[in-house]
Amino acid sequence: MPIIRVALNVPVDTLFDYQADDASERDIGLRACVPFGNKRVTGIIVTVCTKTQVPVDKVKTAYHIFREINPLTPALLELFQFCSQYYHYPLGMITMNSLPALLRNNKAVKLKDAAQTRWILTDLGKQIEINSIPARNRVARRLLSEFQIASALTRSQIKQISQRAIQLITVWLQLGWIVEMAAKAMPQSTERIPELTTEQVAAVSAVISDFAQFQTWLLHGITGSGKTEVYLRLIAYALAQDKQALVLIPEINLTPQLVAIFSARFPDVLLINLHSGCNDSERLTGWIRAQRDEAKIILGTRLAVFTPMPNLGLIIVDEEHDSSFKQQDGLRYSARDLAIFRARQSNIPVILGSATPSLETYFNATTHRYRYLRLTTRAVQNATLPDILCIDTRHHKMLDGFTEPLLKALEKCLTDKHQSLVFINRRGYAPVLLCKSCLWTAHCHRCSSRLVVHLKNRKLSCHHCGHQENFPLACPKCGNQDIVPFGHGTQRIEETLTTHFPSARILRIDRDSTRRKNAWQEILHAIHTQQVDILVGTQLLAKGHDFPNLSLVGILNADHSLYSTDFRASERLFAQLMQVSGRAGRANIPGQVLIQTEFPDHPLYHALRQHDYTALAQTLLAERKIAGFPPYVYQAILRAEAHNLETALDFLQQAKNLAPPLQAIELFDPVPAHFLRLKGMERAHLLIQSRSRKHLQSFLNDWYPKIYTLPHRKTRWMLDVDPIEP
DNA sequence: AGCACGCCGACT
DNA sequence: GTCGGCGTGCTC
Repeated sequence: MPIIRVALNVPVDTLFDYQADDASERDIGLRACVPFGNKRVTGIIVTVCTKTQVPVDKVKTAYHIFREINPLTPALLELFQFCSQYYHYPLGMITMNSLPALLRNNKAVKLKDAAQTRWILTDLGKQIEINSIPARNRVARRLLSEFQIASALTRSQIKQISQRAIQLITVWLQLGWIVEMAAKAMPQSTERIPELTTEQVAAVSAVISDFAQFQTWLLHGITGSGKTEVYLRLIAYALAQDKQALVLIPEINLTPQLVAIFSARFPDVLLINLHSGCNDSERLTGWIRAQRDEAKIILGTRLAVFTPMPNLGLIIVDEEHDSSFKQQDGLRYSARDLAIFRARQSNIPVILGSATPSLETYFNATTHRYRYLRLTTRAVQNATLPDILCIDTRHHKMLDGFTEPLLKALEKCLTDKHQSLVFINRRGYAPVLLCKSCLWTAHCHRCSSRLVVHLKNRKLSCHHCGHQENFPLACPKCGNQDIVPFGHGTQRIEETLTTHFPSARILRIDRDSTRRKNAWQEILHAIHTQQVDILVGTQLLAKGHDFPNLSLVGILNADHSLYSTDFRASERLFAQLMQVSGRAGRANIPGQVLIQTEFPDHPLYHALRQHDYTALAQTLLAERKIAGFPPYVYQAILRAEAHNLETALDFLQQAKNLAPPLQAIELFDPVPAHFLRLKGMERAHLLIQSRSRKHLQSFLNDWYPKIYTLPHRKTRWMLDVDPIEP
């Protein structure tokens, strides 16, 4: 009598056994609908066997096995298995959460037609100018520009622009602007393929010469050195061998640009974009196309690392240092590390690309666990690296957050009709509301954070939990009415700049100004068409965008990360500043970066001025070696949260008492979290570390089940393996 | 996660 | 007397 063992979406790390008369080995990896408690749920069949340990009277019979889509491959199931035991998280939850939502239901899915219709511009359509469409007809304008960028568009791509855009297709077909693309007559890429620099050639050929086996490559290329072009060549090589390519990118607004670049280069290949904005059916369709090897390029954020790709030939992790590759709740996985696992499984190359590699990756590259590829020159002709200078704020008076040299430089930029960017990593008007007489400051009652002043809606707002409250009229502590915003945020900087440069067109870019749908697109358009003189923004601005007319970057107030308790803070600050600096002086304009700081002699700014990643990396690595921090040790953190700190600490202490004998393991004492309160919960940590990953894993394997037996009254707890946040 | 079972406080 | 609070434990 066949028994199926099913992974279900429940928070216990067990498989559930069911009788299934019609099951065979071939059903491993398929979905099964089964009775569970008094409900009906769907899971994935992990094993088919004849015996079960479960008492006979408990074993129920499965309702149904879904066979309409292909089973998950053993390799993918093995990835989930690895994830489960490495991150100590229930297999069923990993498996089910990796699937598109429509596959988690107790329903069969309907498949759409495999060959999807695509439309392209006709010769007539290519002559239409965007300005000939009335500006208020925004959907039509966007549709046309998408056609101009991507050449061929599918129904789902068009729907992403707007629900109304699809109606324009009928109209435009009649006007003869577009035609349905014949399945065979695929458009040839009309794009001029750029010449490669010597370094790019070297990188591409190194990877290609070793393409048939597993290898992790670090592609370390300064901003503007043309990493994307290297990716494109490697993808072309994979495609030529009829292989699939997986491209992982951070969670940012970069996707549209990348999709445009990729589909322009490979117009005859099906590219799937898995991002957070996808609806359920788009996600399902993309997933199935990848699984059937119809989609050849999968572009997506961290979750995409779980996409079934039977014919995978290449993985690229762009901006590999970006912390959004690590999930910070639930299954705390690192998509970058899992990408490497998948590459090893499939025996294929994986490329980690970055201008500022994470120290872990850099360390692995210099110790030859990864192969190291460098791009040290900018690919654009004549473009040079920007001059980076520090302005010592101990010697220059500050006026509303600005020193005089920075204001002068901004003014010069204005007269030269170049764009400039002012970078400050704080949104809102001011980060603090302060009582001048008793020094009271406004705090969030749910988090251990200060409330940020937002002047526009006259509210105080918590950037951690979203809580908002009205301005107090007087200090709640001493009754004094002299309470003032203190410090600078993007809104206040914008205000200051407006008074200083009344004629300048200033645009603020932060989470508040880009929240609206399509806001980001409109902002980029405004920047590219020279409708903006000065940009004010947070790190949102820093990443990956090309601003060809930008020649000055001013950085305000970055010092607080220099002496942070988080040992990763300076690594992150450096990456961020390198990225913002990289915005200056692309195309043919020389760039200048001015940093206002109290510590111009700090090694971080030294390295930055020299554009010398290696110098800083080596300094930081030396510090970490002495201090015994990663990458010289491997860490895990047991995290606990409860309504009060005592409960959380008490739980961790009990867990510590249960620890099995330590073998090459350091087990620290429970401590309150750096950011103690969050959303009304108080949190505490227990750090575990070891020089050996193996020892750490086997310790956790012994320890985890014991913690599980603890009465976790009123405490939520979780294990974070390879944490990146303290 | 849900959901049932179970054992103590304020109510028609 | 019971309605319901949420602590504990189970789901093949």
